Amino acid sequence: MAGVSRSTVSRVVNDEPNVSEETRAQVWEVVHKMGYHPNAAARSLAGRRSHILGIVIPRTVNSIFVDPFFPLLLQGASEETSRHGYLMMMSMLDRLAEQDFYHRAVRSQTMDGLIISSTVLDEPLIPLLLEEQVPFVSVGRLPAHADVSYIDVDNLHGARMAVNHLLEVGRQHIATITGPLNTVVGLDRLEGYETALRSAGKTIDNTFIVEGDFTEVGGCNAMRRLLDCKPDAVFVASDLMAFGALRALRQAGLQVPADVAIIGFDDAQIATLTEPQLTTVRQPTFEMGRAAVDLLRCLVEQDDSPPQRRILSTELVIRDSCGSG
Amino acid sequence: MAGVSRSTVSRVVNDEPNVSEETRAQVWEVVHKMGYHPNAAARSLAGRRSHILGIVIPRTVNSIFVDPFFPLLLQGASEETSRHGYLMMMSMLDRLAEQDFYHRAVRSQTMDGLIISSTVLDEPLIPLLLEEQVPFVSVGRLPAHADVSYIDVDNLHGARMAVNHLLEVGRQHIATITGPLNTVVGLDRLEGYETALRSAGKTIDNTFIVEGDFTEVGGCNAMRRLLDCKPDAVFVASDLMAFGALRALRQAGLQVPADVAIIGFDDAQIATLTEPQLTTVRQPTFEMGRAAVDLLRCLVEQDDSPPQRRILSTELVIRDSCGSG
DNA sequence: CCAAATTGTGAGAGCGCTCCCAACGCCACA
DNA sequence: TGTGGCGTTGGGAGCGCTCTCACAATTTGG
Repeated sequence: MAGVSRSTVSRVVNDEPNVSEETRAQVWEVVHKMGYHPNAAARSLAGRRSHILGIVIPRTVNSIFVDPFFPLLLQGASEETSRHGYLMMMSMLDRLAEQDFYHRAVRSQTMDGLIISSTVLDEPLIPLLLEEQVPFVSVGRLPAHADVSYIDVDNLHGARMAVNHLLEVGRQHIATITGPLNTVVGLDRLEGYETALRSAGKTIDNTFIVEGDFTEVGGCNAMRRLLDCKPDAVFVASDLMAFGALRALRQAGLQVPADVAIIGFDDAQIATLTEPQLTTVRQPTFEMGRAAVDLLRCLVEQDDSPPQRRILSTELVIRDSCGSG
Repeated sequence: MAGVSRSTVSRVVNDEPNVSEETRAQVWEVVHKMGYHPNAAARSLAGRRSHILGIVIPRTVNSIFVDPFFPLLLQGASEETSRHGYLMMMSMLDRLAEQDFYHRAVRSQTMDGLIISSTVLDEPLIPLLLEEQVPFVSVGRLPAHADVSYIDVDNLHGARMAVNHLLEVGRQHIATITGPLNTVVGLDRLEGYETALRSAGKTIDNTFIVEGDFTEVGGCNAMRRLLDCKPDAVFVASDLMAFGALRALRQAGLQVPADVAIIGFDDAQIATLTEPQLTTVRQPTFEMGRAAVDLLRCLVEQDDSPPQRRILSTELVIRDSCGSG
């Protein structure tokens, strides 16, 4: 109201049409000169949009963060978020804090939408969000719920590529260290392993399948248990576990890839720091974060938008841990 | 206004005094039954408090997150934040996004306060925040600015302990791989190294000091450069760099700790995954996150609160990479 | 050349809370 | 019985925006 008019300023600041270039420029000038900046709370209140997106990182046990997956996802999400004028709210929740968070953050409409990156099959937050009609997208598909937007990578295909590669370099006894089998991603990669073996006319031997937990120590322990079966190759469902498996093999006096070929999943930075460097399946973690934000923005900005899904592809990265056949 | 009264509800929901137990209970009952939840935006607007704290993570180059420092800090901060009814907004900024973020998030009063975890000496955000009187605390001391609240660990003492340990196990030619020397933490740890050597009556040899960048690759390269000087011990300013240094030594055919003793800093998870396991200086990263939130809450909740500082202590963790003298 | 359509602008009513102040009992004291 | 104090409650005025609408200014078409 100071420089020129009043609700016109709103139009200018929000880049709305129906303002003459002249007034527009004039308003901008005054705005800059006065150092004016719109108050976010008032904006949210009047416009029923906070321009804040939330991302929920599961925090089971301690330090999920040793695995670089979530940091990278966060980074991708964060970048895309701020590119589009949104802000990102993060919450790392344990089960206890979940209810509390849900009420404080979601029902109070602090956020316009949510990214859920819990990969657990029965994430308790999902039914609540569905019921409350809160826009959200899941990182990782949710077989239990149709009509949920999600992004995912093609875990099945990736795992199949990995096992096929092992077969191509002439390995016969291929074991696997899986992710936690209460997660979709763990299950999918296992299924890819089994599919590849069956397609090659092999039978599945359950003693060749050991469940891991996506940690280094878990991978190491799983590998130790596999040692009895004397596999000549192991498909490990994450690079961090592969790192652990490598440790177990070294301690057992076995050579990689001479005695045992190892293939990982993720193409995390750690894959290049092992000796030998890890052959692995690359998943575009950073892009997953961006894609999740993209889908969420659709949901938030047009409220009749149907659930969407986006599957990113995986890619075989050949290094030194599988030999060359 | 529905069940019983009206602005009394505000008092009840906000746990204010001067409400009889009777009405209080009655209001709560109605609130729960109706599934009422206060709107955050309206609250922020009327109460000029958003109950959102921001944390700024520097995002130089790609993937700062390979180092588990920030994830852990984030975790600590996140936990303390939600314990006190706040929400946490995260932003990973590159230099370009900084100005933009500053305007959108800070000046619009989306957040009550900020945690800055940039360790760079001349962080450009600081003067802006100071001028605007935005409450903030820094993770890592800020020698250029008095009157700024910060939390830090005793890097000087930690580094001295590390070098003293090396001296105690009988090492004579102690080199160091430093952090980036445009960061306070890099400088402080270097100063600790120098102080310890001087106290032991040794002279500082500049060829024994190589600057690293807190990455694995940086540590590896720095170690290679040190090889010419034939040190029998290296104080490495972070565990991740120590991991790299170990790789360089292995490739050079040197034994740890027989030929060269290595001591790290952080006590990150990776310190237990190397061979030999890393002797290191533990810093309580998670607690730093919590402490930062604590200080920030003081600043935010009582506006006359003077700047405070909190120094957390470090601790020597002896494993296998230094031998036993 | 006047009515109708098309722009640009301003006024006003909320958005859903918190805060301040006035009003209401009720007890205690004079 | 009168008056001051205290604990409790309700009313009202904003917080700083956006949105809808109506009105003025300008252009268009028959």
